[in-house]
Amino acid sequence: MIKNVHGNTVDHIGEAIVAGRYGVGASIPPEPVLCLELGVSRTVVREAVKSLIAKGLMTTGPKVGTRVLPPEHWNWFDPDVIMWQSKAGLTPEFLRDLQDLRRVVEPAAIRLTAERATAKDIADVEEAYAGMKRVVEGGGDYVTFDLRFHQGLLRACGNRMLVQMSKALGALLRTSFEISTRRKDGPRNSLPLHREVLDAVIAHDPDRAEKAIRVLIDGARNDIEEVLASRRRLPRLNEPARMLKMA
Amino acid sequence: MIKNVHGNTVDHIGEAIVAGRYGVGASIPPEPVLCLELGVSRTVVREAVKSLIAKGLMTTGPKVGTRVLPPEHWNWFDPDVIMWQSKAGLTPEFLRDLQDLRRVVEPAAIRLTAERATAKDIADVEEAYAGMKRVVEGGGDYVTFDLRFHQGLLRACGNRMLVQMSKALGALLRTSFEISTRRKDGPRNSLPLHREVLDAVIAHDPDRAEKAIRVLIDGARNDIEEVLASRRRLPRLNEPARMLKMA
DNA sequence: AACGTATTATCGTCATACCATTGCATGGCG
DNA sequence: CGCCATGCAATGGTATGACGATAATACGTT
Repeated sequence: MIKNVHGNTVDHIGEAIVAGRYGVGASIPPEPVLCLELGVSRTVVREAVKSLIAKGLMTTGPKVGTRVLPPEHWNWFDPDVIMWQSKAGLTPEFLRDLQDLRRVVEPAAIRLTAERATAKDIADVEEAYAGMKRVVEGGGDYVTFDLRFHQGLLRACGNRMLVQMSKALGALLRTSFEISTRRKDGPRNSLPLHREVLDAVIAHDPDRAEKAIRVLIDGARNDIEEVLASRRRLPRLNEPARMLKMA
Repeated sequence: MIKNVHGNTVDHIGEAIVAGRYGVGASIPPEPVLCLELGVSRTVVREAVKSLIAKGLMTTGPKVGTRVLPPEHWNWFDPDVIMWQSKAGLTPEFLRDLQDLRRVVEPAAIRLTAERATAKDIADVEEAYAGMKRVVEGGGDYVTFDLRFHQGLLRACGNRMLVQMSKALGALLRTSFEISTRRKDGPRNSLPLHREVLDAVIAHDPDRAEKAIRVLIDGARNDIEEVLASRRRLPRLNEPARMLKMA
């Protein structure tokens, strides 16, 4: 997990903030103290703080110190912020927000995709579907292909903003898929539902595509709510670093 | 327009990138050159670049230089990025993306708002409505209150992600409102439509609220498309600095 | 011609010094 | 007694110079 000093420092402080270790509105230790704690120079600490400011996590000022901003100021679509939140623990509110977002974004995006998808877009999704099918029959990592399927469709909608959301949704989708996959024959049952979505897109039929994807989303929502009801807090993602690749 | 050296530097480089002055994938001048051009120290340039990296605009590496990333990597929900794009010129694609986003987000958000809005949320929006009404009768800046009305409703939906989008939508809403307002009696005619939205929210009636806001959105869309059809490129926003306040 | 090595441009990190801003305390004045 | 102004001090902001690390490029060898 060694990369560069800057990245490590940003991650360290960012995780601490998102995990709430400092509390909202509180000041984090002054620069010299952070230098000591992290064993890096002031330059690195300052550049790391600048990065976090750019993501909306904090503000600074002479004498006032470096303060943590309330969560509504975070840049919640930043992949790093999402990753830190995932590492800190997927709280029920966070999952609820992401789920709302998914229900808003995916049906709308799939309509655009059905209208605008190019041959290459479809080929990518088709490949992901083939992977899912292969895994169901022969075994392997279903979730990876499931993710690729959905994100491929989102990316094909041709709208920068919606594409960006697909990155943020990655955290939810992965969690959601991992939960759904635990159910016996979950993958095998969901396969035809995915096929229907893809066929509707190929047929350039927005209404049909939207209807098909709602079936998938509602199923996933039920699975998640079931789990949320049974335990107070979801575990950390086992491999948060993957989220970077999903972007 | 004087603030601090860091902020000015970030804005300067950020604007240049979003305006496409360097071209995608191209390297921007090395740090020493930028220091000369901007008349600041290397420290400032580096911290500015770190901020831009945090917003997804660029990457750096030894010998490889500081390169501009393609627009799909930008953090399009970052208020700064939106502001720079607005200053650089609201291209048709950008407006189209924002419009798609609005049509996706606002109806969905208004449903959540109708379910969850608190007394304070409603009071805020009510105040904005009163301002709109006052302006229609007595004169003043209609757009400001219109913006406050819509953003108040978006903020009340209680979803962090959707709230964040309301900030991004600010650019579109302002442009949209400024266009609509040019029409004779535009404000006077839209007033009852706004009233209907607010009443539906107060009545906690999601269906009615969604229907009401779609009327508003469709009207705005027609206005914008009319303008887009008549000229190739919208002018810069006259006062982009306002966008910060909207957050 | 292909490969390995040396060169070098450029960012990454560190250290130090000084400037600028602002919260806070102290003291004077009404 | 309370309020306002002035000065102090803490903290981030900026500048400068040096050296390390990395990777693209050029060169020389096989």
